[in-house]
Amino acid sequence: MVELNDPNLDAVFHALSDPTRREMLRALSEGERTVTELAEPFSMSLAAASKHVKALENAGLLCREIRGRTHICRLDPGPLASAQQWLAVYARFWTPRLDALERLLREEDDAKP
Amino acid sequence: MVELNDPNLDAVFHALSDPTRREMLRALSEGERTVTELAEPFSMSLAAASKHVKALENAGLLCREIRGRTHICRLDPGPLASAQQWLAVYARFWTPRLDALERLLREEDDAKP
DNA sequence: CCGCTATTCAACCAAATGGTTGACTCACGC
DNA sequence: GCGTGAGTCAACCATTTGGTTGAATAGCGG
Repeated sequence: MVELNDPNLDAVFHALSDPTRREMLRALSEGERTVTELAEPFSMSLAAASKHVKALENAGLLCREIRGRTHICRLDPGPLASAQQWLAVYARFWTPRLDALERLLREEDDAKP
Repeated sequence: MVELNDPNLDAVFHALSDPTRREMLRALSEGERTVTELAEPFSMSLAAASKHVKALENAGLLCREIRGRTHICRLDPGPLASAQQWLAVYARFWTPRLDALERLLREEDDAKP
């Protein structure tokens, strides 16, 4: 079970609260990206984009492999799953049909110790 | 379909990034609360707590009914559903079993125009 | 070795955040 | 009408955030 006060949720949700970082995640969902590639769509300095990448990394949403002088970033979905699980608790409020999700996640937890 | 660049996602995820506000949401998930009641668990001034309540309200997560001198707050799950939908796009990365969620949400959209 | 490329680091800045306190508004009950 | 309770507002403060620029580190290709 995800610890609902997980201090990491702070970092994850904060990371997600910025449209630049959300767009970076979207790019990463299509595959590996270097820092420069992640920065490219935005009209900001590379240094600024690099800070966003670091924010994503601190939240555990991104891991990087340093190969030579380029940093290859890939999505780490784990923390997104935590966020999803946190939200799942409230899913019953907008539609009872999503109770299914909660059950699904619970099964998941029961399955692997 | 939820607009994935919804500027509201900024406010929603930002609201969720604070443990005080998450705890307030948890309290609200049990039923209506006044501002004072929401503030009670925290060792901060009422004014500070009131700001957190306003942050939740700005994110659309909470709506209040002013009855006399007390403000009665209740959870508005709509924006949580938007957040959930945003996350759902990434669900396939942590487990294919959750593809079900995406389909579920899509059905939802197709159902009501 | 040299120059270019990828990236971070450090210093700086303006604006936003999260907290405080004190004054204010307004409703309730005696 | 008066005191008290619920809540907001305004001013203030320290810290964080998100951006800048310029210098530093370090790998690649000639």
